[in-house]
Amino acid sequence: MTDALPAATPSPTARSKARQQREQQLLQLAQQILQQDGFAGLTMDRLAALLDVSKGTLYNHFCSKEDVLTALSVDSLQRLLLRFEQAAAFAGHSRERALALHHAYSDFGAAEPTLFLCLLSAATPAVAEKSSAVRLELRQQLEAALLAQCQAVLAAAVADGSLRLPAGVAAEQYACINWALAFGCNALWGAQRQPGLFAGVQAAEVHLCSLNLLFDGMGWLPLSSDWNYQHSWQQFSQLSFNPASPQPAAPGPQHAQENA
Amino acid sequence: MTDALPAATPSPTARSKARQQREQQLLQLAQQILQQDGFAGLTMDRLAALLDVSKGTLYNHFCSKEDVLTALSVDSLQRLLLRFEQAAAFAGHSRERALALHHAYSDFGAAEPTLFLCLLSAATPAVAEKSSAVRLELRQQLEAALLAQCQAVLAAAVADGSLRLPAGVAAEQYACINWALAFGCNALWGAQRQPGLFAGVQAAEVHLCSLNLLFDGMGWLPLSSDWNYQHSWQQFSQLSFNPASPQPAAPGPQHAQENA
DNA sequence: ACCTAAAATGACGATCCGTCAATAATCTGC
DNA sequence: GCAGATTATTGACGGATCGTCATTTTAGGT
Repeated sequence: MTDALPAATPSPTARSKARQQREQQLLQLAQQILQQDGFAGLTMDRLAALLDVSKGTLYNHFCSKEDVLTALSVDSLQRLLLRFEQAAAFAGHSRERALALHHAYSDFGAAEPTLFLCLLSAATPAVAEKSSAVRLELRQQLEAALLAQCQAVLAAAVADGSLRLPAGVAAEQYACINWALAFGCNALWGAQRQPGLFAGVQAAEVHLCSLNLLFDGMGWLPLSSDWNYQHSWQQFSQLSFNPASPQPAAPGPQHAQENA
Repeated sequence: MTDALPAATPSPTARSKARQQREQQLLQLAQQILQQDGFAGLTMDRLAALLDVSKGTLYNHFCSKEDVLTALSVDSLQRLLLRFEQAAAFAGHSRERALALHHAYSDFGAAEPTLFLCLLSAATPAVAEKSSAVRLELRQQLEAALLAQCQAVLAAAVADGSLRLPAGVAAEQYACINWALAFGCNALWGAQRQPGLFAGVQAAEVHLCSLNLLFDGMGWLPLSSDWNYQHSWQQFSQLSFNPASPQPAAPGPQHAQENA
């Protein structure tokens, strides 16, 4: 797909600031349309009209309609990263911090179902095929950053002796497993399928249960028989993400590597 | 969405037989288009032209373009169910049979990446929103049947004493956890994201590893320290699904694809 | 051989995407 | 301040595709 982002601006002039501000408005509005009228209700004309902007201006920000979805997914990942950073700083032992990461993910899916669906949709080839290369790369970088947070917790656990890796298994593999399980849980209990399948199965309950099983299988100390992780989980909910600073700085568009 | 399926025909007359046959042709062709030209290449006009059929006829089978995707996902689930039934009949202990189910899922994703992506896409609201209610219900029934297979294996394991459920935990919850992990693994290592994230991490390796951890965490005997599950996994690959009869219920003249 | 109900046709209206030449706004150097 | 240059904005337009419907064709029943 062609590139709609006109070269990452190195010096944040007033112009590019206004640009970013408008882009944030557009994304916020797009999200609003999505959760009001569903995916079918999101059209470029409507998005433009709602912000009193011409359609051509839209295409200065996004190279296609699908690019808007990818942009929303990037925005979601940025918010998720903030939550992850906060969760990784939880004052507790390593297994609790890992649990805190999972909680952050799960809580995000519950708090922002629309954005989580964007995350899913943006992984669909129909969307990725028509998104700008720069944005796709940005998404990948954010995913890598998130995964790095997971690996950091694992590495700390290995370092302090509460987790032992079997021979021939890297921390990266464990991180992948965690990611897959979390992704699966959130996708299956996301906003979608209100009635269907898995009805009568409490999401949070199963989520914590599955993590206890997995971590016990890893031999991650303290085992679930020796620690009340349900209590930890509830703690996370209480001191849950405080949305005081939704956009802490927005320090430039990550300087996205000058398109190739 | 309105209903495009004109009342389930109770008596399979020649007419309804021809109908189903044509529908199979359409689905097969749609799949072919998908894997050749991606999701963007699938248009109703093109699908109609490729089978020398008018567009109106298409809409006798599918109520929308998205309905075609849902139909493909239903077809995928039917194939998956066949694999599950075969896997559940594996001659081994219960934990091996559970592993066989996971292998069937994983192998299907690897063998039919296009169909697996359909499964993902059809779960997207943009698709579900515009699919026929009958087909959506059919999909849900198939999912329920698949989940029932998982629960059956779990129940058998509990019955023969190789698995003990903690107090207050139903077999259904364990089935959900399995499903979530399998879904996550397959989605993250599906056809998508060739380069990105998780590169350098072998899919099958991680998949088996994660299952060993999870099942060990469940205390499902024999533990991975007492049994060579890698060997079991390879066995599944060998006697893997034999595609001798792709459409078992295809009576009458073969009449396969006349058009090129 | 005729009648009737179901299926197929393909032209048509409508929607929406993405573009582009013309216009307006903003910045820069003097 | 001002003139020229650079960048952003506009909105009408072409093109593609979706889904419909009145009409025609086919096939089962007697």
